[in-house]
Amino acid sequence: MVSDRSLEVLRVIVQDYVASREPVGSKSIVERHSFGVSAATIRNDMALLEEEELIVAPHTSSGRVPTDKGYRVFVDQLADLRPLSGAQRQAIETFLGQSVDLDDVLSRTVRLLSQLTHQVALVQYPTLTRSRVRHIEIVPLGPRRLMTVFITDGGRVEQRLVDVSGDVDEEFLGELRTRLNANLAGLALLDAAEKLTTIGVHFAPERQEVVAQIAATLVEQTAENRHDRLLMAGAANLVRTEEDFNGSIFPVLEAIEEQVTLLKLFGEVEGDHHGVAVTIGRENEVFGLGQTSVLSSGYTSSGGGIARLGVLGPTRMDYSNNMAAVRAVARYLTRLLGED
Amino acid sequence: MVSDRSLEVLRVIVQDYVASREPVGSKSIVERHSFGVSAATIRNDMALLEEEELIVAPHTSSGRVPTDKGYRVFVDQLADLRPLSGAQRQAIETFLGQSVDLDDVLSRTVRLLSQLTHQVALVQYPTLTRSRVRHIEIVPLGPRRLMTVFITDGGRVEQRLVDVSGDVDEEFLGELRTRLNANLAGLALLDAAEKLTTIGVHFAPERQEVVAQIAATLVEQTAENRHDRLLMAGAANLVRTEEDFNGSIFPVLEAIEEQVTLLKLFGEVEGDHHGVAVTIGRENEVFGLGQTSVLSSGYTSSGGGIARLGVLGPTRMDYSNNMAAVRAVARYLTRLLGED
DNA sequence: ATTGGCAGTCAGGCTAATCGAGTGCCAATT
DNA sequence: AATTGGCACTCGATTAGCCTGACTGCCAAT
Repeated sequence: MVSDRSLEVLRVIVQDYVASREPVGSKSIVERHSFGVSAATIRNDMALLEEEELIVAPHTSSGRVPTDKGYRVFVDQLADLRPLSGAQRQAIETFLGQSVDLDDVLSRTVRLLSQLTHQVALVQYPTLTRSRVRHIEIVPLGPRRLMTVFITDGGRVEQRLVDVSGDVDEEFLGELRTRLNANLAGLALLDAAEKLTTIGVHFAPERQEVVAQIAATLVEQTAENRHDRLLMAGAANLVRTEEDFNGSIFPVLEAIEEQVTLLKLFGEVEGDHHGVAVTIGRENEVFGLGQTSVLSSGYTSSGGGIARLGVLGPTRMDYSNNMAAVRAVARYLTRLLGED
Repeated sequence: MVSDRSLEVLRVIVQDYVASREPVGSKSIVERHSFGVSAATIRNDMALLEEEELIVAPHTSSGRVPTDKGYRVFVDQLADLRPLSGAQRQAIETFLGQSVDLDDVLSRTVRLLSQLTHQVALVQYPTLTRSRVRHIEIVPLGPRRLMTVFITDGGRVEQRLVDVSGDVDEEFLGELRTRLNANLAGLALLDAAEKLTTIGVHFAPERQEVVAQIAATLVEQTAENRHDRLLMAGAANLVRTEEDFNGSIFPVLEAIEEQVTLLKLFGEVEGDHHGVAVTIGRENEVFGLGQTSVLSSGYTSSGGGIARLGVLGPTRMDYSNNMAAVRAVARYLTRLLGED
């Protein structure tokens, strides 16, 4: 059985190892912490922890380092989520407060998060699910090429190129534009999509095909929730912690440049939408990130959009501080985007 | 004086060093290339090149590597811009051809360029200078918070949050929206900005302040040319070439995450807008990129937008291939965006 | 101008020796 | 049963010394 003191030993092993990157031995533990017992006793505890596979000795005769499982126990049972320092809170407010639009907010958020944690930060764009159609614009770019622009009442803007099979003149476009806006403005996205399928009936037969093509694009845009985009910042931090990755950070950098990977990662997180979810080491193996941990939390925006943000770094990271930062930023962002 | 053969020697030194990352010695030169002279002769030539500071010996008794100046001469006089392989051309067409909007085009472009060159790729968003106003939308987000959306005939979309000092009702917004579009649609951005300063006269005195605030935001948006944004891809390639950076790539990664730095870098490039500009090593010192080379070329889009794209990597890179790739992609992109 | 020969230099790699942090185990103690 | 001090042992990391091999620079000969 793992005693209380053993767990305390695990805690200090995690803390010291995170701080120093050196395997920690029984002697240094009794030196740096007041357990009131001798090194030999600590050794016995460590033997227990090793049996439980919470720590491991990299070499026959050297200190111990936490295993993935050890970090897991630390995160679940031992990490104290101390609130951020005043300076940090201050930084969040002043840095995010001056944003001018959604892109700006998210771009500031991701940079902020990376600075607070000294890790790679990720912010996912929120979904549009509950938004309504505000305005639809159609812009001719060429004889048979248009751009459709889709504005929601949440202030989100979607644009899309569309090549059509027939010529379009300005008069026709004007009518289409008017009709689209008259029929769709104010509708929820799902309803708008449905209505779009019948928009063709108002036009002459020879226009049907073109109208159908445009309508199809707009339908795509209502479905397009931008859930497939995210921002990243702080890749340089990976280099700083390069030694924590067995050899090369190349596969890690490659994996995180592939947005699809990260989106899947965010997508598979389960449990509490708020609150900070943590996946550790091999738990991320399938994403090619078997040596990294990911901390993430959900946030919401006024349009009903939900998404995640978080940080990614070596399993050897300061979980307490980083979890607190992720939580604080997610909360602040929710507050900022909910103001309406 | 630097003879013709000496220059040839410089060329093979650059080529061999780029290929092998080993300082190249006189013996290996005569082995691998048919100069028809002996190693001792090559040594004499190398002594000349060293005197001109085109090459340097890292250690007293070892082969030579090119200096920044050596690369410069290579790029200016010796690099043969062989056209891309068929497969590469094919890749450009198929990969960029399926883009759906500007964001998509540029995001594909930057990834493509990074794959073609195995370096970090950069693509700057084009300016709007010659565009005209297509449509202006104003979306209420809260009692005193609006979003302005600005659509140009080039299909560009600009959005901006604005907090106003007085309440706005939907009726007023409707009028403002109508008036803005009636007055501004079709105008060049500069003219629109001018007209915006007088838009207030149509409204009741108590509305003046709010209208002025909105107008000011729109004026900003006309000036906002998005010239301050760029995309990056292929950071993982920096790690691959880490050994080419004296020690750590950390400062490099830091510098390139700071978009402002890169934009300045692009901004200072002079000379031919088309054609490939190259800055080498210490020429980039002021940007914290003293150990990297940057290849870039301008491209244009139908709206009259101009911008640059390029790649960044260690001075030890395959200039011939990369310059060809940058040129080809810039040309293709110009063609793609010019289609209107 | 070119060449072959030769002495000199020095980085990198290899081996051996040493050091020391840390462990596991055991008998003694509380 | 838990804790402790002692002790032999292990093994990674560091250091020093040696050797090798790839080059160069120079010089005299062609």
